[in-house]
Amino acid sequence: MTPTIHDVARLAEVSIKTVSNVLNDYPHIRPTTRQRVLDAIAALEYQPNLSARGLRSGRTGLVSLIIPDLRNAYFAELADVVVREAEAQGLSVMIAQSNGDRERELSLLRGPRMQMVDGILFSVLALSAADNDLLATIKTPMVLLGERILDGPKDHVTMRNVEGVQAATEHLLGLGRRRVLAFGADLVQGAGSAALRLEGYRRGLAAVGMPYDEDLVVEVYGWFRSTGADSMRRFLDRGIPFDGVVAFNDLIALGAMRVMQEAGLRIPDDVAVIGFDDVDETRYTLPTLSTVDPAGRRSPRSPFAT
Amino acid sequence: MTPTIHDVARLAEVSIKTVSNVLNDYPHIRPTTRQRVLDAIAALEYQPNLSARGLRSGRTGLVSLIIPDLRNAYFAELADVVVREAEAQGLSVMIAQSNGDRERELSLLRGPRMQMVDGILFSVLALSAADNDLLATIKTPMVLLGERILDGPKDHVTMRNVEGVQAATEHLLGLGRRRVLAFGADLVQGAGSAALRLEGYRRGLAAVGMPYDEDLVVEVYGWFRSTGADSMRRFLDRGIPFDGVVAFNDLIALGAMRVMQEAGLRIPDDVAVIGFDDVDETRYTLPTLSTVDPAGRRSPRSPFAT
DNA sequence: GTGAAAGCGCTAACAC
DNA sequence: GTGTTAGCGCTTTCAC
Repeated sequence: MTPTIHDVARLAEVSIKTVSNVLNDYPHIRPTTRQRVLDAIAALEYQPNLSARGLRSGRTGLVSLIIPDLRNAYFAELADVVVREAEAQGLSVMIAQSNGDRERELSLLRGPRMQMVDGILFSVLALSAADNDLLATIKTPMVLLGERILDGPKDHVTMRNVEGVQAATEHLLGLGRRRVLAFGADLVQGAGSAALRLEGYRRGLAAVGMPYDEDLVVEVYGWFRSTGADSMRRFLDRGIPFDGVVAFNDLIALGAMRVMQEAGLRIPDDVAVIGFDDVDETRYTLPTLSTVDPAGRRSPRSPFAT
Repeated sequence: MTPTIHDVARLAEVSIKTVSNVLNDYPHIRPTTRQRVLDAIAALEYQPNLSARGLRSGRTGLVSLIIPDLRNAYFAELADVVVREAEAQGLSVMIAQSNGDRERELSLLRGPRMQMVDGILFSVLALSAADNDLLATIKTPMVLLGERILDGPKDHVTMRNVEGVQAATEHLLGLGRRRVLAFGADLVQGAGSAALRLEGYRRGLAAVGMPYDEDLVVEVYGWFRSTGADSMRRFLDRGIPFDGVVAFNDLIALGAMRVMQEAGLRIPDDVAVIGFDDVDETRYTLPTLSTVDPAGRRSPRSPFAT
């Protein structure tokens, strides 16, 4: 059998309380006693039973991260950061995928697993402010990620959506582009990232006195490479002239770039493109995709290539 | 307080044993009794305490996935599949990152967290067959992923490395290419994926009677976009002519493609490129990167584009 | 078919 | 400064 604190206590000739004290480094222990315990722990290769500890203390050292989908580079990079940081704090991360599905988001939140973690990081995609009452119900500490719910009963972390896209828009306009697409709008969705980024686009236009033209607002439902490609394909069919693209995330920018290039458009000569999120991949496409790092995580990008 | 089985038992006017029986759907329960219990559970919104269950039963319903790094699309997609499948089985996945670091791989394996999970999926990067003794030590059920350790004390899952790269090599040779690079060799590493894939390359050459030329074997240490780009940059400096690239994974292929394109090489006209892993991104680069799906997961790719 | 009771391994009052 | 003891909420023999 795997050893327990009782075995350690017996070998060290102390009580289990003392062993527990050592494990939880309670300050007032005689150094020699502590050492005896430490030796016994080492000799037995004792490891605490985390289930028991969790049951007794109520804390499990587990954190849950709920994201739509790890295939999406944005969320994979988010998960990477969360795991890295959690591990540095001695926590472990459980990852659950919602697929952006409302029912799944709900069932994950309500499931017994969420009741066993010390905290939840929830990247909301389907739930909305209409579900605030339900969110208020959940007792486990929770932080919301993203912009779907900004006025909810929980703390949330968001990014400078408006400012980021505004800067991107102004950048393209500053390069002399006159017909710049807002690529990634989602008029159905109402609030959320798409709306905020569209607002950034509008402000960018306004900042240089450029009129807002609905023809240049392209909707993309679901922000993946594939949906970006599809939307651009449909937009090109409409034959509306344009010379710049402010994409509301990197993946749809990459999908769109691919379609434009296939259609014979030269980037950045014919069309300047800028993305959003600063996903790794943008550094290795041809041409490099300029992108906005809304978190200011890394050193400045190489000079704009679009 | 959150309700326990005792509360449920009291409300349903049964003993806790009966509640437990219902929860674990023990067959021999009178339907009316079961219904009373179910009603009480619903009324109280009872949820089982998973820490207690874990302590008592020894099974936690948690599985641990150890991978080098979620930023790497290959591992992100692997994690996606694992999480998806685990959730379908009612399990949750803890993800830990090793960064391919030996010490970290060791400490993760030996840490108390691994003792609380029902199983470990370990994508080995740094440990090797020399560590077999240590692996044998670990009691938690474990499956090794990848090719670092093939003869170890644990089951392992691998893919058709040799066959996949051989097919890729033959494909390029079949297109009439005569100087095809083996891109991604790692002569230092000894065994592992790189060696297997190099073997596939050799067999591909042999299959069509083409001699093996060491000049065409390009080493890439660490399979990322950046290392692929670096290695290709150095190789181009050497001025050795070539007209095809069999890359040992998609990321280094993408990094290399970018460098070749910058250098003015046209793909596929001047150089045909094929990757390995079938990462999503390969569908959206320009040109599309042909790649080998060693697992045969998806429907056939669109016709070779390189 | 259901109940009583023990105990998984740990933490934390509470004594001394 | 250390020991005793009582549970945390559950599963599971063993009776009945």
